[in-house]
Amino acid sequence: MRVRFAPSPTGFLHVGNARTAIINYLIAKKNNAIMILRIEDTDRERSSTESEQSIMRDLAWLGIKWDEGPDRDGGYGPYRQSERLDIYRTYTDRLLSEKKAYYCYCTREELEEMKKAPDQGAESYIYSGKCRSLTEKQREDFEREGRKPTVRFRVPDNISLTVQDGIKGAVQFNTSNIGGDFIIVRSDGIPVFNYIVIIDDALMKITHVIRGDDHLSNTPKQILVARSLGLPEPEYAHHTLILGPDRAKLSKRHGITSVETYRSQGYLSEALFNYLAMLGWAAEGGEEILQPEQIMSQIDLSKLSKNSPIFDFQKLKWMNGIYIRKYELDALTDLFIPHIARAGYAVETVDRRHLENIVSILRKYCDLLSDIGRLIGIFLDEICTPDEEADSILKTDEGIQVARAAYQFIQSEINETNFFSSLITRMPTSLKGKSLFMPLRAIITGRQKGPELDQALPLIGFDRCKKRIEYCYERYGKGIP
RNA sequence: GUCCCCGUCGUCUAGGGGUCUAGGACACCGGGUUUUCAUCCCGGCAACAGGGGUUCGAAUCCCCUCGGGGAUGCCA
Repeated sequence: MRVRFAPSPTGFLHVGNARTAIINYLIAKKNNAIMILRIEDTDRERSSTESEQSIMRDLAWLGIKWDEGPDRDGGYGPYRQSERLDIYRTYTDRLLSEKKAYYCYCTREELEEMKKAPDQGAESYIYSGKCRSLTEKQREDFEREGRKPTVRFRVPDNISLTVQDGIKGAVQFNTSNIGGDFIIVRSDGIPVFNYIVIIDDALMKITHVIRGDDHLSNTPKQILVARSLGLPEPEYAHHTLILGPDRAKLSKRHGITSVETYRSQGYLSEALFNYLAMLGWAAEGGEEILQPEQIMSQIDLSKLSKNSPIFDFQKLKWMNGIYIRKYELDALTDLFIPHIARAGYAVETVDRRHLENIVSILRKYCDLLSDIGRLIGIFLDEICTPDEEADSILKTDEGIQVARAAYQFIQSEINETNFFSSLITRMPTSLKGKSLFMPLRAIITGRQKGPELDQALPLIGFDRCKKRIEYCYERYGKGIP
């Protein structure tokens, strides 16, 4: 068994494509098969090597490993369509000489005109077949005019075709309504996707084509090409496309669609992989969080839902939080580091052990790695300027009282080794419970919400606590006696 | 328009003629733990698109309607 993921390098890796890649990868691994990465870059205008590289990087980040591809020769290369033009040419010559394809000299403008013809509903236009049987003379005349022809595939009339689809089941088509003779080679000599995809699949010995169902209606065209060339037909499985909340194909306006952005926003590859891999079906026991191996053992093309899922950003976020909480601490700390740095902290100067302790507390508050940026100040800032909530509590009588008590206390009676337990248990004030704790929290952390004080205090350290207490004393505790 | 695919809680889904007063998860709401918040635990709300068949019996099978998506490119 050989499968392939065949992106066109016209931009970043979209989560929808990532899902296709993941499904291919999982099915391949499950069956001990070969997975091929093929770059479909025949759209010269839009393809770029940067895009190709970013797609490969994103796939690797997701943990998808391909066995053959532009960077890994497996004997079936080249793996970029732009490097296979000679191969396609021989097939085109054959189709042409066998009259299964023909040159079409209609210009784009003429085609546009034909579409406007009154008897054609604009949307129901089918190429008339005008150039189907040009005489040698007519051809020469067009050539003399300097027209560059396209090559069209001659679609036979009224033949019914059944695609045996691994997800959709048997899907029937009739050649009379697949849109007429389609172009297989552009006027600049570059062949188009619908034509060469089947050649590559055959030459690369692809046995199973697993792709989005936006390709389903193209499949009969590809099968027609295969048959006229005597090429083998792979088995097909067309999965549904991911939709946005408005049920339109997922796009940028719905939210983040690029894998790269998910990464930079602090999503873990494991979580994105898990979410995307489980979209469209469910594990037998209903589990949601699964290792790739577990998904692999349970996933099956026939289990994939036939209706299109709506991308649930909230659920992905929830899943990411789950992964952050269960991740191995050492590795998680590494993942957090760039996000801490990005928030403006000299994280490299922080003692590793200390950092891990901080992470082990803050991870509970993070759904995204980037969430740590607005929390870690509690531990690393010298002063935590009270936010609005903290400010209002510190302005109350209780707040003022606590600020004073803490100030007196830290000036004399406590030191670095006992401060955290003392601060909590032996504060010289009659206040207790919430009325003691909330102001104290506000003084130390500058906010009313956050980690448990008895855990946070030792990590914040005596010096910082002292500074923060002094700061709040100056700001709230002084003044009116 | 035409062709193709698809309709179970708001969302992802389980279910494949009786075991369905339709199960799980996210979200939401309530409660517990946490002297805060988050985490964690417990509970609740919430769906078979509509209409016809078939059948003793339909969420499950068939048809129609409606709704959604895709294709219809010298894009992939």
